[in-house]
Amino acid sequence: MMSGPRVRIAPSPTGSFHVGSARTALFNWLVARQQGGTFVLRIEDTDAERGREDWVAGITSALAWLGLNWDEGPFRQSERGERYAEAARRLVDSGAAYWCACTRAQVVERARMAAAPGGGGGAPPVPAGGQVGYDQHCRELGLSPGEGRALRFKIPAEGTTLVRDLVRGDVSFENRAIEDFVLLKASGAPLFLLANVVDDADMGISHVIRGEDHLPNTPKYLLLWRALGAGAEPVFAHLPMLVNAKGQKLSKRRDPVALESYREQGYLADAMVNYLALLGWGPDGGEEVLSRDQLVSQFRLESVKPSPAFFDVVKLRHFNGVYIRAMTSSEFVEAASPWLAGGPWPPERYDPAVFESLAPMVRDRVATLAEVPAMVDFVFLESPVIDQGAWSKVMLGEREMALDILERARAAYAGCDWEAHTLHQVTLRLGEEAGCKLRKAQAPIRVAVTGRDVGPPLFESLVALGREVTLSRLAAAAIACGAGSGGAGSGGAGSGGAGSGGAGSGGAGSSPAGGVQVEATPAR
RNA sequence: GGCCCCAUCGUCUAGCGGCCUAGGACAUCACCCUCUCAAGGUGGAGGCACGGGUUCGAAUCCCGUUGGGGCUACCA
Repeated sequence: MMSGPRVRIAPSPTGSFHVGSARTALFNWLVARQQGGTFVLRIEDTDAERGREDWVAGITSALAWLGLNWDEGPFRQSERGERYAEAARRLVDSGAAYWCACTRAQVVERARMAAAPGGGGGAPPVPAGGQVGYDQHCRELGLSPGEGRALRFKIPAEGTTLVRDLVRGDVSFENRAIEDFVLLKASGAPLFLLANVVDDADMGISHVIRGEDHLPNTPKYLLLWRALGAGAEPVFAHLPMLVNAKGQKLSKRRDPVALESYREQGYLADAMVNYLALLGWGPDGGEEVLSRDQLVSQFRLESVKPSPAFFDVVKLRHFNGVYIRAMTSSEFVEAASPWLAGGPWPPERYDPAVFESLAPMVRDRVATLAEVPAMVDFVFLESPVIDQGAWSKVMLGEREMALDILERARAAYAGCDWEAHTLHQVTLRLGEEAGCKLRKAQAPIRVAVTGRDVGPPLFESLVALGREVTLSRLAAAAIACGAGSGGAGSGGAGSGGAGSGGAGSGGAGSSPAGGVQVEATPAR
């Protein structure tokens, strides 16, 4: 009875979930979903020293966030010690493994002696320049198990081991270049390969889809698999590494690889999944923006490219913007709510209804959810955060004009209908009277009211803000501008907030791209 | 050092012997649209690492060179 492929993601809980692991998980998941297979989650926590419980939770929550649901597991290697011990016994009994009493120091020392001028020929399997492989010292000693003795796998002295890989084709390895690796530590604890192979065999894994860094392990995997008599061998697919701008494998130490941090920066799971799918694989048609269903139906393991792929946050960001813009207004409001809850304004000043009125316009202007607060902070802060660059350019660069516009706006806005279309018309007219186009006329008003020269459409913003606050901010800006100094700091540019009496702490907001802001509130 | 992998615009890729004066996407530049910023539209610049073969014909096949990367633990 044939059933679909059985694949797995087998992360080790030694740190936050890595984007590379996410990509591997995704490719496995796609294969499973596409062919009615089974996606197994296995936690490789054999190393008690390093494993941490939080990291396990991090793995499951990351997969859940991405929507890569698993069908079986999570299995824990730490709970399967019996299986590894049993496999080890069989290997000893069949002569496929032997006990070794060598310490690392002894192995290194012997290698040094052998390398020395006088130390003649008998070349160990992996002679060495810098790195030292095991010299098979205990291989034929017939040692019995005991204190300080590790169990090693006996690699065949002759022949080659062929790895058939869906991505790379056939790759062959000379057996004599493979060292007798350790299966069981002296403590009795199983090591990666033993646990990995035993589990894959026990769990009936049919396709081993993992990072290319595992390719050199594969001949050992195969030899072990055969020694265990595990049956039909799995098919391999070694995915290209995800690299940084310098072409190096993404590393926890030097690169931003924590999936969680992308989530916190306001990247969407769907966008991440879509982008990740494009690393090492390309869709048939030209269209790169693909839904999960489309990815599932179009993905082909056979067409994965073998060369490394640069994890480009800039392109990820573009995809994120596409996915954000594709949301309905209410979806956007919901998705943005965590970022709004943590906005730079006092919680009591936040009004969801006001945000909703601006939501569609904000949604079309951000590429990540983390950019949302800076788009609307002016409405919820008592006084706007003044962007110095914008202030100098608009208010100081053309002071006469700015003061004129501000004055005219105060007068015109005092009596007109407080509605976007009307404000648009009124501002257009006031600009004409001042001798400038709307483009020019809206600038000082925008900076006076929002503190910035970028943001949602002005007139809708004014409506959201309300007439009173708008008028007082225009007045305050006129004073600050007339006083001649920069908007912030001196002059009381931010005496705005007519509404609430309490001088809320208008905490410093997150910065929009390219501008130094100064908190406009005179005192805290 | 040894073993292994990789090589098309800056980046991700399409291309699997002639359809290629190499296509798309991101980024970039210009213009258009426009109340700012985005988004959108139009256009531009930009690539087959190098050298040998094989072939009537090579980005595509083979070999070499160079360059990059991975592994080389009683980590995973």
